[in-house]
Amino acid sequence: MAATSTGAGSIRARVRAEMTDEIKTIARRHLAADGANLSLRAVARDMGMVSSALYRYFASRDDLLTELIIDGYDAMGEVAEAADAAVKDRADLAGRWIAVAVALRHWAVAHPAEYALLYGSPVPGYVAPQATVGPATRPVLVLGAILADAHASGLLASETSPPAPPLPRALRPEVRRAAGAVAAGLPEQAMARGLIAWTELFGAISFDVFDRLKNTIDERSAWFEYQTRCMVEYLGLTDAAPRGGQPAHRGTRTPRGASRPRG
Amino acid sequence: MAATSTGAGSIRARVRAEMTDEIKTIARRHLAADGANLSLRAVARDMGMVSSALYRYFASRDDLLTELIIDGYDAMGEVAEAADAAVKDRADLAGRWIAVAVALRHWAVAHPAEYALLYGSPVPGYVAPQATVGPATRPVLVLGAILADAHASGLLASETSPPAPPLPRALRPEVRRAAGAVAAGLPEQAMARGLIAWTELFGAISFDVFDRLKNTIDERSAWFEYQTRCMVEYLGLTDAAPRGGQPAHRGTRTPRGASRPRG
DNA sequence: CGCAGTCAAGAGCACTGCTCTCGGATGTGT
DNA sequence: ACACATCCGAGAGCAGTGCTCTTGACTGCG
Repeated sequence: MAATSTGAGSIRARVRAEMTDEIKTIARRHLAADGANLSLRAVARDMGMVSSALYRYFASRDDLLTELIIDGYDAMGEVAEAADAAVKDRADLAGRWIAVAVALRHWAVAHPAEYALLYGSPVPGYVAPQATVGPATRPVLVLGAILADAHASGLLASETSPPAPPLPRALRPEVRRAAGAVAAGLPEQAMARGLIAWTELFGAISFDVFDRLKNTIDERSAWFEYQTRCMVEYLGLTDAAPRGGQPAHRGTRTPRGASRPRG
Repeated sequence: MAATSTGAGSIRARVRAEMTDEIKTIARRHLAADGANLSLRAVARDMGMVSSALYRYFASRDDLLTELIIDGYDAMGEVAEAADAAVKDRADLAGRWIAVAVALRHWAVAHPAEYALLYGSPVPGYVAPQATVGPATRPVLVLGAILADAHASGLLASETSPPAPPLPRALRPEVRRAAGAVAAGLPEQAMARGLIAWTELFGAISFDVFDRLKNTIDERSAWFEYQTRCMVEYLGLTDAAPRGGQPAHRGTRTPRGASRPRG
């Protein structure tokens, strides 16, 4: 915009972008190693620079964190989308939900510090800027789309099972609005169940990543998948499995490919 | 212990205990104000002391944190136990579970920083010492007792509803062991459901405390109670209350008065 | 070629956890 | 009542942090 040097493809702009990326990469490495408290000086040392030089690229430590957070949400969103897309039978809603859940957990345990940044306790002075809310919704949208597809098939638990406790009147508008944002046309009751499953999902991932199941459950992966299957059944997605006589907890037969690493 | 000065009831010991308490109180205040990163120097300033003097009372910052964590678990445990005990109709299992859940959430939103310390992302360099595991189980035990009582009444969902997905063989010993520690005699299937409800509960509290529902659900209390009611139904605790024409989700008021309140 | 714009370095401020030493106060045993 | 052992607070100091500001060098573009 300055019309002089910093043209879009200018050399300076290119090396600057490379520097920015390298800083973020090293910062991620430090994040993974030392946990949440990221030291700018340490990052600078690793880059062979002096700490003040970093401020040419990031206005503050919080700015760096913000970019890392956005990248994290995007990574999770991408992982979720890829896992969903990898399920060939689009009508296998249980398989899709499980694949997404497993992929999200997989990413989380592989990047615990970044996950903590996204879904753990908020860092003290930091307030998430508006720029983070968009990426933050990406993983949710994937799950919402599955629910929407399930609803389109008319197979959700809320529509086939005995009704859950009725939604208090005060909640109905908000839940309806949430449904509109995430899964258009989804009835309130189904959206409520979806929110509960979403809560359970991230509760489970957090318990896993933060090691809250120590001395209780060691078979983490198996437990997580079982848990997810239970919630899938709670949502009623298993009824959607087209083939086979019995509905119920049929979701177990999800092809192993569901959890395969994204291509 | 040296047999000379520090007798159990000595004056020095008393004032020392008072100082320790005051330090912890001020530390809690700072924790609530500034978030997770607790500054020893700031605490010392507030006490009109110099930072090094604090080291007479706590070997390190982590030591202080440990004590705060233990206190926190104890506080939550106490809150949970009190909430459970306050339900006069011991047979109203749904009411008891809901009361405990609501009390836990209430404490959590009233002490967000302490809750984050207990259930949020682990603080970087800190590893929880063994002394914390005992208190940490207190809240869980309260919920486990409710499940055990429900099982004694033979009213759990796993025993009355169609079966959930079968527990993989690899998980069964661990789940059985967990059941033994928390709710003696509870069958595996019921324990699995309990673990899921527990996961959902703390997922919900964390979402609430960490403000992850911003712009989605504003009626936090109503949403939390609804959510809890759904999980109570999932557990099958509502079956303990004979549902008349009036809604079953009224859990707090259960007509069937039976067993004696325990001491 | 010269200038504008960019960048890294360095010094410095205020802050942190923590260590160590040095006096003064205090309670206890003789 | 005196002396000793203990405890406690203050202060200085070390190594580290985020961040600011100034200075000097480099460099791509007109």
